[in-house]
Amino acid sequence: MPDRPPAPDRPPAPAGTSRDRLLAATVEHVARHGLADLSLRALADAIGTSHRMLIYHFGSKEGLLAEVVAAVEAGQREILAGLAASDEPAPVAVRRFWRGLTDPAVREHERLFFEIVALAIQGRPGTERLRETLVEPWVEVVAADGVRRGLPPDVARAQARLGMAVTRGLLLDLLATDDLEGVDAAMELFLEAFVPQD
Amino acid sequence: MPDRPPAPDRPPAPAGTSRDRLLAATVEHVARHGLADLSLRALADAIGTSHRMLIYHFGSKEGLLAEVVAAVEAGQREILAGLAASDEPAPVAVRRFWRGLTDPAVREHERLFFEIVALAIQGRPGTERLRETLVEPWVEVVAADGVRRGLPPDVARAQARLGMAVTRGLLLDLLATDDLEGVDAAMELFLEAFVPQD
DNA sequence: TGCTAGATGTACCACTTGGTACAGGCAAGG
DNA sequence: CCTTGCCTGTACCAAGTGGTACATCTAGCA
Repeated sequence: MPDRPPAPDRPPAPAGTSRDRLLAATVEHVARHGLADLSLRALADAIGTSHRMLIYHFGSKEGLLAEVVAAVEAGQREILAGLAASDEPAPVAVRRFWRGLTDPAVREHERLFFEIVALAIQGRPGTERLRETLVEPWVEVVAADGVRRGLPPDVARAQARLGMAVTRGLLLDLLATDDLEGVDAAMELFLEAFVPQD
Repeated sequence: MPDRPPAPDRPPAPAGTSRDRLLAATVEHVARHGLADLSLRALADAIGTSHRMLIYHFGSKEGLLAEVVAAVEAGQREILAGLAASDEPAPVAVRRFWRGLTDPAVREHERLFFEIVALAIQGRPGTERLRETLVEPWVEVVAADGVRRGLPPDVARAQARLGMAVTRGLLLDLLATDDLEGVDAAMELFLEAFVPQD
């Protein structure tokens, strides 16, 4: 048996630690460098393995990207679960999230969202249900909080979606211009109008 | 004289019609297909020329991309000049712009902004002064209108920037999820809060 | 001990990439 | 006529791409 473990089927391998390590390293690398010019060899060098291993574990480049998408989605679900479980009201969470973006590392990590959207726009595999997996859950959770604060459900939904868009639009602005002050002033305006102080 | 016209200098060529045609076709192609997997050969085939011609006119792939960026910037400046000259108030313009996005062609074209931001984040040549060329002028024009309507200058600026972010954030959302209704409801909420009906 | 299955390294493949060399073509102008 | 500049097609190159073949290593278990 020369190549992949069993053969033509692909049980995601024993999901062993080796594979997981590679996937995590890949996600981090993509967050930091994007996937515009990503090649398996360059990636392998950067994360300390061989391109052979990436093919072995993930079958192909497409396969690897699909798993990166899945991993990011899983991470988002986890965050969301925590947010839904905690009794911290959404406004506080939103403000805290935004303040966190002053940390370049966090900002870098948020780039993953844009990378995945780019993949989705191209119609890459693993990105078909982006709305169901990445957008809708967020809207759901934040809207639920809005309803709890007395908003009509449809308004709460629209407001949640608007909040997402503002955050990502300003984040994009920040990534492009690196002008934290200007972007922050704009966010403050939005928060004043839509997110009650406490 | 084997390759490029004079030799090591590069006067952008006589800016002849041939070159312009290629550039325009390239911009359109990028708007439609993105530049994630763009290759000179595929591009040349798509716009009906040879990859040789692209190298001849633009020197290199980087050179071509830089000119695409410049072309989009020029287009934006033109739009802005019209907007600044007309007596149409910004709120009306913003609403009209957003309504226009129901047209998929317009939406496609707006993708150019994200493609350029992606280039900028990668630090590609021609994108260094993105803030000065693409963001600041918009903010300037819209903020000026805000001041004319009686807003304090700093508030007007922040509001203009927020408007840009909302538009682009929701546009990204729209590109990713294709859920026009949901996105539209969110935009309506923003418009109600920040953009006086008339 | 030997066997087996997952993991890994080396070498290779066909193909595509951006870029170049060179040989023209085609109009304008002397 | 012939020259001169812009333009264009063909052929090529070295480098890098994703992916494969095959040999090997290593641990767990009998």
